[in-house]
Amino acid sequence: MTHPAPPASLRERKKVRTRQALAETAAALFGERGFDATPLDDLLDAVEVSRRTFFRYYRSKEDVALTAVKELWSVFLEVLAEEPGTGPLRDVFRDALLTALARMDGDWHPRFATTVRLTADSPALEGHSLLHCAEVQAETRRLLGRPDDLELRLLIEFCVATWRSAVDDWLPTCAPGELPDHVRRAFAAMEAGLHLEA
Amino acid sequence: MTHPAPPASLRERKKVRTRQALAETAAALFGERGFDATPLDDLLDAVEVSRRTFFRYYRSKEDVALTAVKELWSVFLEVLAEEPGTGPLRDVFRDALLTALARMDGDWHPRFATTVRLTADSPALEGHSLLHCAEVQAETRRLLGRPDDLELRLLIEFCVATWRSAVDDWLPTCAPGELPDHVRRAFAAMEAGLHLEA
DNA sequence: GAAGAAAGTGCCACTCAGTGGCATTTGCGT
DNA sequence: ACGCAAATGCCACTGAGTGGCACTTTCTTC
Repeated sequence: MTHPAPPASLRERKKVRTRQALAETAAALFGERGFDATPLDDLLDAVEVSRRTFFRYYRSKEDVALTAVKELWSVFLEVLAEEPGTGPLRDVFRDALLTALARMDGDWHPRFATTVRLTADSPALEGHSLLHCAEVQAETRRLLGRPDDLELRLLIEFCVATWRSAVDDWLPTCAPGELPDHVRRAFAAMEAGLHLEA
Repeated sequence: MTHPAPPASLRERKKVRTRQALAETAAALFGERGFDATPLDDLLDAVEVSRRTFFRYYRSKEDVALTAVKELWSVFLEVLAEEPGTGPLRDVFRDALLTALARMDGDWHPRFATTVRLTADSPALEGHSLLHCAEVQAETRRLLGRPDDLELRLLIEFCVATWRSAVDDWLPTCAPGELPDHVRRAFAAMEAGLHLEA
């Protein structure tokens, strides 16, 4: 089971519904009016949840806005954990990324596109996004059992940077099916990039 | 002249002094009590500057805390601009970094060490630091005249990531003269990192 | 060197994110 | 049905950052 079975408990189901409602409404509201221009209270009113409750679900305003991104990386770590993979590690990471991408359901894609656009013009979001990438990198190193290996650390940094570059190239169009191509192109350019001459 | 000559105007001199006082006192205060645990007002009281004035000098509390880091990157961009360099670009970047490092005066080193330590245990600072790296990267691409070249973008991402890894390795000791060695080691490990096998 | 322009500063009141405490409700098990 | 624990809501608070306006300091010009 990739996703945990829907929990029987009513209490749990309500929690999940609230979480989703917050994330989805956040994407919609922020997408319309912009992240910085939308006070958190507007989101709380829309979802009819008190300030205090919100902060029991999400750590910050940025946190809820980045839900789609965090979902992707979470799946990425799952994929990496379940199939160790062999051969060049950067191919392993690229493929894990592509697999994770393929696993996201149709509902996810527009939310992700919205999030990426938001991130592009809100430094606060960009900062939190970079911070989250750093956490994922640390988690990946731990997963591979060599958290202190310099070369491994560099490789992971490179791969995440490559991913971000791919997303950046994809950003202007945000065409639904084209992200994997951008990812493949970017990863294919790593070697040449590293050996660029002035 | 690498640094602009001391401005004749009294007005300008006072501004510079206030800026420095804020940066230095910030490093001292934050270094003692921690970044998150030190309210901005404590800094303002210490320097005897009003809240309003502070925000005319620095954009945020994080901004003033990261002064030492920003100084380094600023010198890095200067170095890069004045000597285009030839050969493998990653060597050019590494050497520009080392040159910038060598140009910093003795006063800078302890402030930088403090800043790095602060950054390591304050997510807010880490986020702003990563954000600043991203700005420097964009500026570097612009400087080289190819802001949209994917391979160049990747190379710059890789180099900055490598720098950050080097600083991270240096962090536990923070031994004054050892940073350049860590930088050289990290850059030397790029190739092997990219070709790691699972 | 005095007068006025311009830049810099301080104070006050405001918005908004995030937190702690405590009472209240709501779903859960017996 | 009852009691327990979890979840929620409400209130008041801190702390960062901003806008407006009055006041002081420096620069300029005559």
